[in-house]
Amino acid sequence: MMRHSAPTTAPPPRERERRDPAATRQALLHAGAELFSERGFDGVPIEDIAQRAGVNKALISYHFRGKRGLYVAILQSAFAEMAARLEAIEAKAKNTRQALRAFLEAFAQLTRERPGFPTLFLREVLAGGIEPSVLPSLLAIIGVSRRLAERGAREGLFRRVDPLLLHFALVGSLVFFFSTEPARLRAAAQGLVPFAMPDSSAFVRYLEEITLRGLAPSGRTPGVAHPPSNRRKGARA
Amino acid sequence: MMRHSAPTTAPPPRERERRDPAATRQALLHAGAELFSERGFDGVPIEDIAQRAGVNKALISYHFRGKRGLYVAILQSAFAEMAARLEAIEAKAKNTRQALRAFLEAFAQLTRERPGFPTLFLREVLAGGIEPSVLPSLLAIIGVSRRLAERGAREGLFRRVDPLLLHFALVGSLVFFFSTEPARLRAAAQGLVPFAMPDSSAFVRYLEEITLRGLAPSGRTPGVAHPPSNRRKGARA
DNA sequence: GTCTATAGGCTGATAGAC
DNA sequence: GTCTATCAGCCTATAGAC
Repeated sequence: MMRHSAPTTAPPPRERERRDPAATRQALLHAGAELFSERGFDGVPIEDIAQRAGVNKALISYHFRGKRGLYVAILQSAFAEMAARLEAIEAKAKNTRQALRAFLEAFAQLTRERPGFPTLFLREVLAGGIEPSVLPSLLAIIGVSRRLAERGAREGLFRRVDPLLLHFALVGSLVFFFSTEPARLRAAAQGLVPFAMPDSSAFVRYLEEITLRGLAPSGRTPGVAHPPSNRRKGARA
Repeated sequence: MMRHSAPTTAPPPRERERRDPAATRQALLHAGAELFSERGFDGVPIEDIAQRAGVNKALISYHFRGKRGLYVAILQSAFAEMAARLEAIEAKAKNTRQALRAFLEAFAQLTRERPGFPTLFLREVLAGGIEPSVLPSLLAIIGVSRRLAERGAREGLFRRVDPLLLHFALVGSLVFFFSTEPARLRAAAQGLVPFAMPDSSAFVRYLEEITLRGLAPSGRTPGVAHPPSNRRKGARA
């Protein structure tokens, strides 16, 4: 997609199609994201990335100044995209309940589009030394869930809690669930597991429900029904 | 600890103290657990492990048939210990509320004793191809939290939910929280983060509370007070 | 059981042709 | 911008002395 430098005459005679430099970069970013998320930074030889991207491995050094540079570029784009999506959701949601639901579903959605992201995310936080260049995005993501908690308290949907607790509980279980999903599916497919694994939409619904009920102001048990339930301040204990 | 082959005469003249083979194995397991959890399997040269353990790197091959063998041995012991603890808790708890609290605190406790375990756990699940030899322990751990959900429903503390959803929500956020704690503390110490990070006991309490409230049978809002609250079967909706 | 020395494989980077 | 060829460094494993 998006090739703009095709020569006016015949298509290039090489066996593999000629591409934009931009397309090359893009292919490397994409292939790298997949492989790094599967095997971690140290587990991936640069040659494998080049091969999956369909380009020569020397191009990694040319375009990204080496393996580490490619990795950082991938991280930055992943974190930035996640932060941007969540912030967009926050701005669009009319109330906390909607914001919570959209927040949860954004994770599921992003996972569908880029299966490697949650794992990439997790691996990086695990590594301990967080890449300085992704810190702004990371703080932005934390900011969204913090404000979710604060907004919920303001609107009377939640009682007051440390917003960071909400953040870690939500994001932690989301990231864990989605980044381990491939392993679960594989294990289930091989018949290694003696029970049915929950699917992602059930999990998202569960998190939503438990958050709404778990954080409801005392004495109020909120309906979690999907119809836009008449919203009033709720009875007291 | 536990050295049984000390010679009858003078202590050995070597510069470093002579040790049991068992002590050597133990030192390697311990050093390996720390390093693998910090940097992942591929990120750790065998020499670093030997050095931290204070033994020669060739001993890794001798005792564990190579790097991979050491890694698997570490995984097995970590998973087995976790499973054993959780099962012990389950057997000892008098009711679901106690079991839940003990379950959560076991994670915090184990983290204090062996800081690398949650990360090791997470890295392994992330890798996708779960080591067959740890599968039994993994299933045992899942079994404990499954039965926690079932027991809670039986005792009227929880409403019915898919036990696996409870499992993933609890274990996911626990493992995430604890395995990222070192990174968080480091970031906070460097002043990179503009807010106070929650400590682990607050997080554990939050999870307990949100689970109790979130799963309470409809119409019942359980007190989460710590005094051993008079326990009756609980009112219905 | 432990250590030293070394072999052999693989990896990331780059010089230089195209 | 892209590719080929090459190289130096590191890493695991092991043979053999102690």
